[in-house]
Amino acid sequence: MRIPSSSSSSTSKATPCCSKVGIKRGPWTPEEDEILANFVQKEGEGRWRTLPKRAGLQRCGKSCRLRWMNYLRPSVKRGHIGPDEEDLILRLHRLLGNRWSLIAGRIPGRTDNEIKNYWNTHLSKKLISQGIDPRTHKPLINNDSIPNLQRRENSEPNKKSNIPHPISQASNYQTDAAIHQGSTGYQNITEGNHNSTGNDDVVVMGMGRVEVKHDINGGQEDTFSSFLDSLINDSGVDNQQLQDNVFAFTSPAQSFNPVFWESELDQMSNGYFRG
DNA sequence: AAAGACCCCAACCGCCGACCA
DNA sequence: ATGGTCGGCGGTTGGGGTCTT
Repeated sequence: MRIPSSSSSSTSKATPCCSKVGIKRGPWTPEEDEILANFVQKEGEGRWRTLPKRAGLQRCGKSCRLRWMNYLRPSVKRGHIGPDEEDLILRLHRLLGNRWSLIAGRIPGRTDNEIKNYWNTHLSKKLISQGIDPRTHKPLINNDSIPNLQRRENSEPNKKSNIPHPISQASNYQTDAAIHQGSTGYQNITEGNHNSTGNDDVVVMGMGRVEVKHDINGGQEDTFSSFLDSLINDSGVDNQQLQDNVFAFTSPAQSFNPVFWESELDQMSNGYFRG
């Protein structure tokens, strides 16, 4: 938890909405939660910047959005992450890297923040204990790296990882583009365009970002969702074989071969949610 | 029982792309 | 074409709880 402080946010780098004097920070009170929940349920999500004023909250819009998305939303599932969910997170992370939002989009009721926290506090350590590098899902070679990964204090603070996920390393943009190109049914998804044929609104962003905006009413899976379902099903694929192929992407972008994904997909069967 | 070490996770930060005037 | 605003993302922090010595 952060220290509720108005002065600490008054840096030149602070985002405007959070640097205003009089904006409350830190943990939310039950009263604030109630105000926010009632307001969003009544008025709907969106217009976060102006929401605090309209709702009568002394918070910045970002803080309101985060609180709603990660805690107050009725669809948020609280509590222990089960073995099935854990396995799914591992599979998705192996394929997608630290794309927590995308991973969360495939796990009903879980938020990106929750999955990110769970990964950092549980799964990464679990993989390390199994001799697997949690960043690459590749077997750890140098034992010296183990203690450095186990303790946050031993890693360089305030620095982003220099070792990207192997898939991302091949260039995020090319990866996503290749994913779409390399699977039937995705040729209609182009960068910057929305595919709204299903109830999920799939948006392929620039810089390789892929966002899946869910229809809270649920419904038919769109093609991208189906594609992800097939990706996370590797029951017909040897894990080591998959890893070996994924790690073939560690060389520059031109080594990324979308044909690989097609062949892998062909081998994948028995959808996770279907089974 | 006390103190220090360690862990968890809610919340914040900085950045990015989309959108709009 | 440009600049401002907004929503959303991943990375990071640090207070408080728990564990260990």
